[in-house]
Amino acid sequence: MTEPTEPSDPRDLPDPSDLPDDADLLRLDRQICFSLNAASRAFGGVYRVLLKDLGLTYPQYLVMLVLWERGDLPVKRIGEYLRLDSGTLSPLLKRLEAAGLVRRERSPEDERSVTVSLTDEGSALRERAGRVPRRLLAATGLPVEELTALRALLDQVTLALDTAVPELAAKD
Amino acid sequence: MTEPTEPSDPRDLPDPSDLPDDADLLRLDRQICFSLNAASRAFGGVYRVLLKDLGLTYPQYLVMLVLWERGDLPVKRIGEYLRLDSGTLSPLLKRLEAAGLVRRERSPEDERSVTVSLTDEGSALRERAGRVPRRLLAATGLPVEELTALRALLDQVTLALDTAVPELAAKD
DNA sequence: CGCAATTCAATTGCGCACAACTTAATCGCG
DNA sequence: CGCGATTAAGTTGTGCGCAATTGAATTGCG
Repeated sequence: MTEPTEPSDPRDLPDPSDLPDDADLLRLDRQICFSLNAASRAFGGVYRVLLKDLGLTYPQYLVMLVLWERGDLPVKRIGEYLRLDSGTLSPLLKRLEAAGLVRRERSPEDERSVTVSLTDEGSALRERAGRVPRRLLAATGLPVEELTALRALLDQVTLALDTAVPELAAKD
Repeated sequence: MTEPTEPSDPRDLPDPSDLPDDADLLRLDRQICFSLNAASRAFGGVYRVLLKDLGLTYPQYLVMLVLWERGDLPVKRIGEYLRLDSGTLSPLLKRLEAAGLVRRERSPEDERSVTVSLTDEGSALRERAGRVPRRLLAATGLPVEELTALRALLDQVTLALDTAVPELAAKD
């Protein structure tokens, strides 16, 4: 039903005049998170199909993209590029290693660090992956400049959200 | 569908004379999937913080939103709204039931179907969730109109991708 | 120098996403 | 009516995301 008039929170909404009420915001919130969730999973579905004959999952493909572009990297750097921690990367990299696509070696100059490098097979896979982007971009049905704009908007939101998290987490 | 003849961003498309080559597409592909992935996880992070004191995860919140808005629903319908199958929903709904927020009952007129309904506690949680959307929208740093535009763009892409998947999966 | 703090990777545990399969109920065609 | 096809939910197994913890190596400060 309609919301009982909630005690407004001046901390959250100092200027209510130009904003819709809670019910409208709840609806928009639902739409935004639904849409983003759906889009993320829709991309995942397309990648799953495109990557199937490469034997890669979507996150594994992201790691391979980083290695193809940047060359050998320690786990730490890969995690920074992809915003993933070792809890996610360690088992993922083990699977890539088991598939013969990468090597993992303790760095001689810092034994804490593990350097991930491409095997010949891993490098060769790049050629076979060459058609993936074109097929993906075609599947979106959007022209390149719109996708670029979408990317920019997403990056902007991501930056704002990442900035907001510590503030939200810090208080209470 | 018609190819863009001018790149809006020379940083991304250094070759204005023709369709971008595979290397450029690979780069754009990387950016798009990185950005979408990052945005999706950034939203997840904010929701995680905002939902912490409600005791809900992000997907559980999505289910509660559907129930708050539509009332009692069979599992099937919830899955349609959220694009989730029973493999995901069954354990999730069990956890919501264990938390005392929903009931699950076999439908009398169709014993295959399970109707999910809100408990008093589940309905009451709606009030406590009232401030979540506002705080989330504020965290994005974008005005409502831009978020609405973003949502529309995401929905458009999702539709296109979902349409493309069967074709991609069918051949090759 | 010595020891505490920090850093990096790995591990553990939990929840979600999805494919493949199972079980049970319903539908519908002949 | 009967039986195969379909449908709904649940189960199993794999992989990802993340928090929390562990263990080993390095750093830095007194």
